[in-house]
Amino acid sequence: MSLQHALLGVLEARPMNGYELTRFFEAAPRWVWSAPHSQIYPTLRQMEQAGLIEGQKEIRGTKLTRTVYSITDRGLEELRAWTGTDHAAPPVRDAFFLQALFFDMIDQDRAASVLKTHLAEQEQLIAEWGAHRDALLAKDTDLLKERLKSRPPAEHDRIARLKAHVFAGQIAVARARADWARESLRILSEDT
Amino acid sequence: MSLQHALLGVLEARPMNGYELTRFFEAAPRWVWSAPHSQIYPTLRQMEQAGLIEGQKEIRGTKLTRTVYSITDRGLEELRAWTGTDHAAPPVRDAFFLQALFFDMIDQDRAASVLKTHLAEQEQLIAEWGAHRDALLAKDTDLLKERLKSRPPAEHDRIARLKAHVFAGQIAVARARADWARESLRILSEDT
DNA sequence: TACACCATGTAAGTGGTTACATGATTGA
DNA sequence: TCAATCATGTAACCACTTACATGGTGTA
Repeated sequence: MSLQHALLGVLEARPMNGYELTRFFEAAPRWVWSAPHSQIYPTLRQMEQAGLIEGQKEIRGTKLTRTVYSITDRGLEELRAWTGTDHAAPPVRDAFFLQALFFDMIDQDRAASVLKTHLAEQEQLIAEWGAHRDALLAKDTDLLKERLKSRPPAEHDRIARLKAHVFAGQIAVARARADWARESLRILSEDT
Repeated sequence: MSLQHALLGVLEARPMNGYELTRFFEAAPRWVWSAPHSQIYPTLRQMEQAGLIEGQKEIRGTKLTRTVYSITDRGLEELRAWTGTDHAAPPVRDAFFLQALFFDMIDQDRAASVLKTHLAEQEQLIAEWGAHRDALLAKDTDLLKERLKSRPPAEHDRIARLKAHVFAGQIAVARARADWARESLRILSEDT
């Protein structure tokens, strides 16, 4: 159900069509949820049926149509309710740590290469999320600016800080993984 | 495909039937992968067809049959190949951080309650993984003892340390999340 | 003899992946 | 006029969830 809430969360900032939302969710990282357009379009139609969002058909040029969706009051309510509810932790299922569990069965070189790739990926994420976090703190992202338009100016700082803080959380997790990978590389080579 | 490799990884220690494997994977946390029995039994049959494992039918009492699976050479090879391969990082999809992104839209009390629940869950995980890690270091888990029987004694320490280290990784991630949740609680109350 | 545990299944449904498919518009 | 981008879809497949279903065995 989370894709629906992720979509609601973006549409809360401003109305968008499927294509814009797709750019958001397909650009994989730099955010907290990802999804391909093949999942987004049907979900949007479902959500409209459920009354969470409202679609407005528009025409660009002479034939190309697009449907711009905006969040409804019911959608806002649903987003708030979901955000304020405790959800059971998802089952543990981490392919990378699973892989690492069997490092004793393979060459050190191979294991080291897997670790280095993971390390690079995590550092990439840290950099991207870091940039996004800074942009949020400076209130310098398209979406945040839109969002703040409908909030009292006195709250702008607080909102920006809260949003930025979420990315600090993702960064903290990625850093823990990166540090662990670095330590693992040390342990592997020590044993030689 | 990871469930298959998780199963191979357990069967590498010793042959087991579906029920035993289920106890392993359904007891949710305390390990790195989880799956219900409804997924495990069909997967085992698939893996047998693929030649990764071999089933041996046994009879307990007069009628109750069980199939004990053991890993084959092909299975071992597959596990080693998978373990030594770089796999693309899974798409970012973290429901908890998604929820946190919208904390500015709800009451501080509600947000704090969600954070506290998450904190408790993470601390639970840290405790369980910590216990498992200690047991591994002491070479005092059923599975590890079985596993070590087929390895040269000179390697026992190294293997135990590597396995334990994986749980240290999971703990590090959980701790990062717990610390972040604690910090978030501080930030929320500061703003009051 | 009743209860906890052993043992294994099926089936419907959901969320996500991957691939295929089509066509319009804009700007260099 | 060509390429990049805009815009939206369908369909097959896979992993996982949830619920339903059945019956045997050991022991208190």
